[in-house]
Amino acid sequence: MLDIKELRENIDQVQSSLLERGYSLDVRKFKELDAERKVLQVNVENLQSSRKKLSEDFGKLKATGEKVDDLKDKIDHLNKELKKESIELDKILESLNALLLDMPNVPHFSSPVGASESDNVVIKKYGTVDASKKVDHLSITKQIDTEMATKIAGPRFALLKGNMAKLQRSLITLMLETAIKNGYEEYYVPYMANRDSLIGVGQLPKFEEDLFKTTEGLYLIPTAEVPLTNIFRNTVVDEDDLPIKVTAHTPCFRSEAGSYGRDTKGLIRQHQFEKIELMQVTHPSHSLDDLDGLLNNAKEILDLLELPYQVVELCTGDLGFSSCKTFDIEVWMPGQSKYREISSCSNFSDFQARRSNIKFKDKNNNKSFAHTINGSGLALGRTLIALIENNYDENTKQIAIPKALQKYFDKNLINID
RNA sequence: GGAGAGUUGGCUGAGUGGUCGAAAGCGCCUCCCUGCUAAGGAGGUAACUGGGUAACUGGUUCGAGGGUUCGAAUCCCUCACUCUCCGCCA
Repeated sequence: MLDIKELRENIDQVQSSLLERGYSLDVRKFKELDAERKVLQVNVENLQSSRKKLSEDFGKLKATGEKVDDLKDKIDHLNKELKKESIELDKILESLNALLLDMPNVPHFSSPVGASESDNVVIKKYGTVDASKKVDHLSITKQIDTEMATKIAGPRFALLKGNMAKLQRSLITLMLETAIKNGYEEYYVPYMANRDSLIGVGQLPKFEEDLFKTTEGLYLIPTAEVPLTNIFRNTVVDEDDLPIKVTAHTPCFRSEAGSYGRDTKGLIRQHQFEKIELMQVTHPSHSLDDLDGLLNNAKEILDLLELPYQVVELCTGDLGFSSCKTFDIEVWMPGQSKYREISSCSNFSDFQARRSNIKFKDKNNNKSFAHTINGSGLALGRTLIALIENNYDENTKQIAIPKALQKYFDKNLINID
């Protein structure tokens, strides 16, 4: 949510910033609504004030036993007027709020301007790509079974067995242990969340169709960002405690509505996948630096796994709804001969904090909205693909396990039968 | 699932229709007193928000929402959460 005061004062500037990310703000509508709001609100508050005074008089008259009929008529009349005006005001406030909830975050001035994915900027490449490797993970091992999963649940699900299930589990441990080492506190969280929680992070009301909803009205979480961020909803933290770093491993559920035909084979795009999420509540003056730190925490995993990757900065047109600045980490996937997103690290500035009411207080007890940042560290399914495809030796039919992972997997090779 | 109790300011906790944004205590802040400290004394101390350049001035908020009433922390209804007992269960 954007600051309504900022909108009142600098609406043209906000409009042009939002245009950079492809959102056209209806300035006239906003100005009209806010002007109406002002008139109605002042009016309603004046009426409330009069009623308060008259009701007090009423009490006094009654106490002295005088006649109150005339005064009652007067108050009744006033109440009628008040009710009418209040309803009008509520309507305007609701429209104003709906407009505010619909507006995406303003891109940070440092985000590269661009219209789409193709304008994203590659910041740096790491590791060496072995272009001779081209084998797809599904053809390497039968222990990733999407057909069996289709029987059980449907398309866009997967079943891992034996070594693959264990490999994923060891990756989870490696990632969580690394996060903990880097100062994140581990959480176990609900995998379902209520509406308020999803509005808080910016997922609702706009992107309902991307979510799975239960018959009880709860939503399956599309990312651990939802529960982790909502830990802090409606709270005030101490400035001295910032940044607060939290992490969780959860499954993520996404309907993938609108992605029919895309990435239909293998683990790349699933209704359910595992992810380790890194999340921080940070000071507004440090959130950019902290985002760099968080990005490094995610990169560290790829370094530990010795996988080739690149860091890409998203252009304004490709930014997520709540984000003002995002770096994607893309890992090399031999099966596709492409870099694919494996982590997305974003700064939400105070956008989520406003929606979720997350504040910090300074020494003088002054409260301000905090900043929130988060990123994957990492998405498990895609890590599994990258690991298998990059480390598979066609001649020996073996997958090499990187050194850092051996501690958790307790083998240095997987033999494919 | 059944029965009962509760939800008030940073905390504890009073408050059953108007003088209640709310007693008292604790905590915190300022000042006084005492050589320092402790003790003691006086005063202050909720949040959110509108209008206004400002001084200032209005509104809302006692778990949430609705209702009764001229007027609701207080009465009624619905919901959420917490606690106790019973049942069930990993």
